[in-house]
Amino acid sequence: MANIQEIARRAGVSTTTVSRVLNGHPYVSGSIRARVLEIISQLDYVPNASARSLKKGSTRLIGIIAVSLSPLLLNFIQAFTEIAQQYGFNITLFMTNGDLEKELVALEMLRSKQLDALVCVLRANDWEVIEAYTKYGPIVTWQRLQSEIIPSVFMDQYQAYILGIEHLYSKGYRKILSIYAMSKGLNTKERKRAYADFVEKYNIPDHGFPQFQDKTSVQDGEELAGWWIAQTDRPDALFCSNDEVAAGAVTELRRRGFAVPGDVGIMGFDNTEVAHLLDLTTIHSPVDLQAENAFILIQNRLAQSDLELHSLEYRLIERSST
Amino acid sequence: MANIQEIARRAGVSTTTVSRVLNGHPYVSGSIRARVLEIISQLDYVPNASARSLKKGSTRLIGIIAVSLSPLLLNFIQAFTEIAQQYGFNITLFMTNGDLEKELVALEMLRSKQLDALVCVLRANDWEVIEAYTKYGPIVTWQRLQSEIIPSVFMDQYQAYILGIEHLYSKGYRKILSIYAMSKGLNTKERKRAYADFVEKYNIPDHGFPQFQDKTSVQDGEELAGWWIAQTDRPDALFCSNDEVAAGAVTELRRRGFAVPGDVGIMGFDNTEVAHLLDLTTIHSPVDLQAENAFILIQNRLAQSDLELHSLEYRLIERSST
DNA sequence: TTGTACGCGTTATCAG
DNA sequence: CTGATAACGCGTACAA
Repeated sequence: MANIQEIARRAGVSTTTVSRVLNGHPYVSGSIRARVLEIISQLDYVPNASARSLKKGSTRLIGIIAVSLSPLLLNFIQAFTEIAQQYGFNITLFMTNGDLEKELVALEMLRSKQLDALVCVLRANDWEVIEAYTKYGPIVTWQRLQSEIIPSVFMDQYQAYILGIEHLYSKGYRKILSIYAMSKGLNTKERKRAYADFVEKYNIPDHGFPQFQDKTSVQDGEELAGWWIAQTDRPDALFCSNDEVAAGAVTELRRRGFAVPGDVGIMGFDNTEVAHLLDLTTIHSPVDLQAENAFILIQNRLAQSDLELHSLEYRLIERSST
Repeated sequence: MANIQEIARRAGVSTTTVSRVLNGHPYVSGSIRARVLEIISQLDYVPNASARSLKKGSTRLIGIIAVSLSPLLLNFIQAFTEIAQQYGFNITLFMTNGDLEKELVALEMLRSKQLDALVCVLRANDWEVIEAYTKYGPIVTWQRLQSEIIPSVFMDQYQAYILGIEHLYSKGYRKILSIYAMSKGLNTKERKRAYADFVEKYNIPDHGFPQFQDKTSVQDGEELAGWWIAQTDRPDALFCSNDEVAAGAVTELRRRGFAVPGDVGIMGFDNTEVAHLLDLTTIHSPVDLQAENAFILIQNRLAQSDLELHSLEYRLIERSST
C-alpha cells in the first residue's frame, strides 16, 4: 500500500532519510527520525520484502529439506531455526516425504534466489543432483557423504558406539545385544563395525541372538521387550538404536513385571527428551551444536565471515537404566 | 548472474521478447523462441524470483503455521501442499512449538509481502492478534472459531460423534466408554455434548467409569488397555479420541491375550493410516478435502476467482474392530 | 546532516 | 509479431 516515497512525502524528507531511519543508520537528526517513525506507524508501513531482496540480492530465507521428521530431526531443526533467527534469517521447511520433485522445488528456489541457502537434513535425490546446485548458494548437509563439494556436519558414530558399549562392559554386562536402525544406513554400518571390534577386543563369544535391524520406534522397543521375555537364554543388556526404542523396551518390561536394570540393562542413543524423562542411560549427541555448525557454515559463506565451528563430541550420559 | 538483458542482447532481441518466451506468451515466432530458449539454457539462466515478486506484487509463497505435528496435521499439510503446487504456489512451514514470537514472524512475513497467504492450522496467539493481520492477505484456519473475519474449514464434530456412537449402539454395545482428547478443546466439548444427547436418547445408565481426557497418543491407548484389563466391571466398547489411541489399545489388548472385538469393541476417529493398517472401525474425516477447501478459499481471494468448495461429510468406516 | 538520481531484474503498456 | 519505455519499491553513490 504505502511505500517509502509516500512516507518521505508526508514527513517532508527524502526517501534516503526514511531508508536511513528504517535501517538504523547514523547521521539522522533526532527530530527528523522521530517524525519519520511517527508517520511510519501512523500509516502502518512496512518495507516491501521483495524490493529489499531484489536490491540486496538476498532474501534472508534458508530452506531445510527433510524427508520425514523424527524427534532428533526436530531438535536439529529447532536449534537451527533458533540461531538463524538471531542472525535475521527465516526458515522454510520442505517436507518431501521422499518425493524427488518436491526436493527439486526447494533446489529451484535456491537457483532463482528465493532462498539464500539450503540445509539437506535428509535427502532423497542423488548427491550429484544436489551438488549441481551448490553453485547457486551454500548447501550444507547433516548426512555423511563422500562429496567434497557439500560440507557436512555429520558425526561419525563409530567412536560413540564404542563409548556406549565399553560402558556396558565396564558395568559387568557380558551378553550384550545390539539393536540397529536403518539397515542400509552408514550409521548402522559404523555401529556394526564398532561392535565387531569390541567383540574381538574382549574375545566375546557369539551368543547366537538374531539380528535386530530397522528398529526405530517406541513400538519396536515394545516388541523387542516381548522377544526378550520369551527367551530362555536372554541378553543381559540391550544397546538400542535410539532412545525411542529404549523407551519402548523399558516401559514394556516394567509393565510386564521386570526390573531395569535389575533383570536387564538398557541403553539408548541420542539423548532426546524421552531419555531424560525415563532416566535412560544414553549417548549424548550434540545435535544442537551440529545445527549451529550447519548455520555457521552457511553464514560464513554468505557473509564472508569466519565464525569458528563448535568442536563436536559424543558424551556418555549415565542414568539409571544400566 | 545472467539477467534477462544479457539474454536479450545475446539473442539479438528485446527483453520484452525474452520475457514473452519465458512466460509462454503467444505472438513470438518459432525461430526466435527457439533461439532465445537456446541461449537461456546455454547460460543456465533463471528469472530472479525477487524481481518477479516485486513486479507482480506476489511471491507465490503460502505459509502454514502449526504448533506441533500430528499424523492428522501432516495429512492436512500434505494435501494442501499438493493442490497449492498445482496452482504454482510453494509452501513454507512454520513450526512454532507454541512460541508466540515465531508465529509473529510468519505474520510479519505476510505483512511485508514475503508471503501471499497464511494457513493457521493450529495457532498459539489470540485470535485478535491474528485477525489484525488479515488486512495484509488471506488467512485461513483449520480451527473452529467465533471470528467472522477469518474463514475456517473446520468441521463440527457433534454429528460425527453421533454417527460413531450410534454405530456402536446398533452393534449391540451398551457400556460404551468415551475417551476424549484435549480437555480444553472445542472438539471435546462437542463430542461430550453428543455423548450426553446419546445417553439421554437411549436412557443409558451411568456406569461410573472415570473420565478419560487428554488422551491422544499410542501410549495413551496402551495405558487405557491396561486400565481396562484391571477392571472387573468393564466397558464393552471404547470410543477412542483418535486412531492412535485406538491403535495403542487394540495392540496392547491383543498382546495381553484379549480379543478385539470379541472381548471389547474399539472405535477410532479420523481414519488415518494406522486405522487402515490395523483394520479399525473409525470415522473418516475428509482432511484432504478440508485442506483443498483451505486452499480454494485462499485462491479465490487472491485471484478473485470463484472456485467451488467441496462439501464436507463425515463417514463411518466400518472395519473389524467393532 | 540531508537530498538527487540511478539501478536491482522483471513485466505491462503502448506503439509500431 | 516485435520493441521502447515506464513502473514495481528500495538502497546507496555522490553531491551538497
